[in-house]
Amino acid sequence: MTRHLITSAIPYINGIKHLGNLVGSQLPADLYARFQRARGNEVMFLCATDEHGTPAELAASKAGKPVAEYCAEMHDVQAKIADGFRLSFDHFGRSSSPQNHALTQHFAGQLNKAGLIREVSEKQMYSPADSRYLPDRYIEGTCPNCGFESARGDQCDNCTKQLDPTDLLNPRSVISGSTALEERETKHLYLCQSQMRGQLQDWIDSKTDWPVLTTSIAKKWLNDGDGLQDRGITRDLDWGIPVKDGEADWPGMEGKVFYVWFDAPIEYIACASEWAEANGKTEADWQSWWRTDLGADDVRYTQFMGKDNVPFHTLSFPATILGSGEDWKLVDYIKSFNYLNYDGGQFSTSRGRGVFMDQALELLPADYWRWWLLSHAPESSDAEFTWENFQTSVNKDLADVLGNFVSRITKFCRSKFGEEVPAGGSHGPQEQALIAELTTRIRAYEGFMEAMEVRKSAQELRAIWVAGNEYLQSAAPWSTFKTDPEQAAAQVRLGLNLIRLYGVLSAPFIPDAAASLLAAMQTEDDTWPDDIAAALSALPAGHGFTVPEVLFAKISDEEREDWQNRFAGTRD
RNA sequence: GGCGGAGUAGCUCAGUUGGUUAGAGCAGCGGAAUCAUAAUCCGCGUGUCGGGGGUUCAAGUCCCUCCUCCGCUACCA
Repeated sequence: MTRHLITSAIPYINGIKHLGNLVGSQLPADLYARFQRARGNEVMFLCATDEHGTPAELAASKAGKPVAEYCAEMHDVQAKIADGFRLSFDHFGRSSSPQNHALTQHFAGQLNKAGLIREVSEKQMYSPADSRYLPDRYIEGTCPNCGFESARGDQCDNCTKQLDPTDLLNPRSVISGSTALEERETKHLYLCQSQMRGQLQDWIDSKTDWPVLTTSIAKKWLNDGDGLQDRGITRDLDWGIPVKDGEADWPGMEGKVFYVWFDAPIEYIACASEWAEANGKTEADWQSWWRTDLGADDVRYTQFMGKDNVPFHTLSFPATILGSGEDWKLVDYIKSFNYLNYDGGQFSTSRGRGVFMDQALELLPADYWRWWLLSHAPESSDAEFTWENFQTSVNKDLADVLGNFVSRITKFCRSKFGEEVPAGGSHGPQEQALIAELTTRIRAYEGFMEAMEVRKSAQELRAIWVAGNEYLQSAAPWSTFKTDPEQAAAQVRLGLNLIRLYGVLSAPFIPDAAASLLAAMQTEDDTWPDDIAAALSALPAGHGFTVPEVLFAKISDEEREDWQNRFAGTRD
C-alpha cells in the first residue's frame, strides 16, 4: 500500500472560479485521489483557499465588508461549490488559518537562521488617496512608447513594452483614479533563491519523468538572464501573515505581512495540521504526511496546477523547503495543465466570460461537467470548450453509451426474468472474449490513471463501456431467449454484473452516477476488479436489483442554444 | 524582443527512442438488429501531417528557416 499526498493548487479567494480553473487543478487532482483510494491506497488530499494579497483586500472593500469577514464568507461559498462538484478533499483549509500563520513565520525564521533572507530597501509607489502601496499592475497611465492611454505599470497591453510605473505619463491609481501618487522608501525581505540555484537545478534535472511543460518552465527561470533571482517575500498590506522571525518580532518589519506567494504553498502543509485539528488527530498524525523524519519517507507527493503556477511550485516553494534545513517532504511529481478556452476566447473572471462553477451546477449535475472537462483536459495544449462539443460528448458518452446500456439490460431482465439476477446457463466463447478484452482494457485504464494521463484514461473507460454494448449486441439475449432461455439468463447475468463493474471503474470520473449504479444493483461491493472474471460474478443468481431512473438525461438543442446565448455575454 | 507550448481527416484530438498501406471519437454515408434514453452494433477515411529546404535506405517523428495561434516574461495571484 502506498501513501499518497495529493494537493491541488489553491484557488484565490476573490470570487467563484470558472471551469478553466477547475479543470486545471482541483478536478484532475480529485480524479487521482479517488483512483488511489479505490485501489486501496492511503490518501491525503488537500486543498484550501488562497486568501491574502491586494486583490482580496480590494474585493472585500468592493463588497463593503471587512476583509476577514469577506474571506470567511467566500471560503464557505467555495467549499460548498467544491462539495457540489464532489471534490473529495480530506480537508479544505484556509491560508489565513492560525496554523499557516505559525508555520509561515516558522519557515521565515528557519530561512533567516540559514542566512537566506536579506533586507532590501526599495522605492514603491504609494497612493495617499487609497492609503496603500500600489503593485505595478494597479497603476495605469499613458505608454511612453506608443501613447496607449491604459498602459499598466508593468507592461503596455497595446505595444507589449515592459514598463516601470515611473515610466508612465500621467500615472493614476487603477483603484481610485487618483493621480496623486508618490514614491516612498520601504524595506522588504528577500528570499535568496539565487544562492540555491545549483541545488534547485540538480533537483529539477533529476525529475526526468516530469511533464515537459513543468520542467521547461522551471529551467527557463533557472537559466534566464542572470539566473534565478532573489524574490521579495513581504508586502506593505494589512491583510496577511505578520512578518516574524519564527516567534520573535522582526525589527523594522512592523506592520508588514508576508507576500501571498510565500505563504500560499506553505498552506499545503498547514492544511494537514488543520485537517488534524478538525478530525481529532494528533500532531504526529499530520506530520507523518509531511516530515520525512517523522514517517513521511514512504509518502508519494503529487501536485496538480495550471501552468501559470509552475514557477512557484518548482522553485520558490522548494527553495523554502530546502532552505529551512528541516526534513519536510518535497514534491515527487508535478502534473501541470494548459488552459481551457471558452468558445473561441479566454474564460475571463473580470469580464464574466464563460461558465463559472456555481452556474454550471445550476444547469446540470456535477458528473456531466466532470466527464466533459476531464475527457477534454488541456494536457498537451490549450483546449477549447464549446457548447456543441459539450452537448454531443455528454449525450453520446454518458447517455447513449453508458446510460442506455444500463437501461437496456435492466429493462430486458425485468421483462423476461424479473428484478433479480437470473440463474442458469454458463459462459461460452463470447463471454470469455469479453472477459479477455475487459482485462486488457482495465489494465490499460489503470496504467493511464496511475500516470495521470487524464484524457487517455477517459478514452479507455469509454471503450470499456462500449465493450458492454458490443457484447450485448453480439450475444443478443433477446434472440437467445426465444430458443435457449438458460443461455439468455447467463448473458443477462453477465450484463447486470457489468453494471456493477462499471460503477466501480467509473467512480473516479462520475462519482454520483457510479453510486447510483451500485445502488440500483443493491450492492456495496466496490472493490477494485483485479480478477475480471471474478468481478463479473460478484452478483450471484437470485440477487435483487432495481431498474434505475434515467442515469443521464440528454441535453436538448433548445437547452444548448439557450445556454450558449446566456453565457456569451458578461456576468453581472 | 526572449523562453516555452501548439499547428495531423469537416470538428475534438492520439501518434513512444525516425521504420510495414498515418490512427481514435464525433459528424456524414450504407447496412444489421429491435432489449434500450430514436439508443446500440457492423462497414466506409488519398488527409500537401502549417509552408519551404536539409540529413537519412527511410521523417508527422531529427536539423535549418519562415508563417499562424497561445502562454510566461519575475510588484496580479
